[in-house]
Amino acid sequence: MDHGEKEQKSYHKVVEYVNRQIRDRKMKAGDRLPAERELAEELNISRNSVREGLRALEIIGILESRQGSGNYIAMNFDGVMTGMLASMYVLKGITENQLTEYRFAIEWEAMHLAVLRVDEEKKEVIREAFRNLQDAKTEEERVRYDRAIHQTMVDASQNEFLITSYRALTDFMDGYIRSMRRRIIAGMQSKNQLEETHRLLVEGIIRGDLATGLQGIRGHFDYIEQYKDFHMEVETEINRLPEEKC
Amino acid sequence: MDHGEKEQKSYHKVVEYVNRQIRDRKMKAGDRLPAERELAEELNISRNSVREGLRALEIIGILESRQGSGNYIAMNFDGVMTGMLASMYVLKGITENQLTEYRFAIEWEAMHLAVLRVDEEKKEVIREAFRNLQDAKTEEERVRYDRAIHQTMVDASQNEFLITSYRALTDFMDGYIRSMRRRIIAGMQSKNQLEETHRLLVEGIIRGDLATGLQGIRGHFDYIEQYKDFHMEVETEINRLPEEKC
DNA sequence: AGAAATTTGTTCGTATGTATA
DNA sequence: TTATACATACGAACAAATTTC
Repeated sequence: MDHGEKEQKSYHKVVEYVNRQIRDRKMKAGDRLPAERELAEELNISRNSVREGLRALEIIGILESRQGSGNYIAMNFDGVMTGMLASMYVLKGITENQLTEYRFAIEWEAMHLAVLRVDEEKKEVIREAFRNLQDAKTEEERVRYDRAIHQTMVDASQNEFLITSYRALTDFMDGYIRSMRRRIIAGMQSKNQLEETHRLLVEGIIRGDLATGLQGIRGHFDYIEQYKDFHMEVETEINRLPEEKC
Repeated sequence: MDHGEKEQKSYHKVVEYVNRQIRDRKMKAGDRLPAERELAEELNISRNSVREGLRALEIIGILESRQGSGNYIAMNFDGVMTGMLASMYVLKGITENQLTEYRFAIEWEAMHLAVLRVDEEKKEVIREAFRNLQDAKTEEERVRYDRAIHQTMVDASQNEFLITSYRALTDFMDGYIRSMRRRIIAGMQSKNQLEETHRLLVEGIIRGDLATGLQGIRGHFDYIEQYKDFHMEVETEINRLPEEKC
């Protein structure tokens, strides 16, 4: 029976200990934790229990274990997020449609922020990716530079949550359902259409023109099956708002 | 030396084993894993190593361990996401501004989907939350029903990624920076303003009117400092598009 | 209801590979 | 090179919770 008193499992003490150290700013990225034996003594648990807790923290990217050296605070969140998306995808029976909706949500907001915060360096990166996309000869290349453009745009938003979420999402898409991006790109009726879509997106970023950038994103997602019909319908409704004021 | 041959750590075998079982649909949520001793024998590692791997999987929400019973496939992703947001927040020095931007991205997209997919049950839930908000007397209550309205709206989107991300985000906000939601709500210049904002949001959902729903969301976020100024500026630019057609 | 079997939770001891001064 | 500190890994044992008979 559970009496309400928290009789936490031993390894939880480790997780809490580390989280507390981080939250209270006593440890930061790169810092080394006490040795496992010391932790075991301090927390009054066995070394094996300490290790179970440390292993969990390593998996979720907060820790990095180096044999012979020690356990260090780290920030490797991308992989975990990707893994979680993958598990959710299978276990919760999520559709590709939902992935696309999530991706759109991130890109839409990222574009708003990117036009305000993009710096010259990012502009050059995105310019070059676009040039490469134009010169791309194989589908393989097109996939790569398509991805680079979108990722750079999100990076330019300078919002760590958007960036990490987006990276995890695309990593998962490329890894688990690799066919998806291929199908999307192959679905473009011509190379020119793909370029036109990205031209708007890139121009929006470089000229700081939000409307053009959003047009590019909308165009890109309009090609994705099913979602296309839905979003066109939505946008007309949004745009009707100001008309009433005319 | 590392010879390039991957001499992975022992516990990785467990993580890979479980992930493979899930990916190949050999196991689904609720299923029980082989006993730890059996796994140890099958994977040719010690039980301690098996446990390290299992612990990691438990922490990231894929597993649930029950003493005396076994290890079961689970789907407890919310807590992990929350923890990761918390770690990112501290370790990457993320601002409240970025949290708000992320939250807005989710709500904005969720509203688009919610008006299309909301069912009668969710409508009733959101109606009642709104009534409770109107009758709320303490700030405590207002915080609770404010949260219920927004959460129900996101739930109505029926997108698991949006739902999980949003829940993690609000859990984190309430837990770590509890002052935030309070400040936002207290920032509303009057109770009426708070209600008017939510009235639009709720009406949009119930009547399936996207424009009204989006107005509600925009209104809500417009009160959040700094982001407010930015977003008003943005919206005028968006809304200028159709005007040109007039 | 109760006893036995099963399974996870936890600990200790020991041996080995690795990094560092 | 050597010595020390540290993580990695294994096996055995017992405790505690659950399931099974």
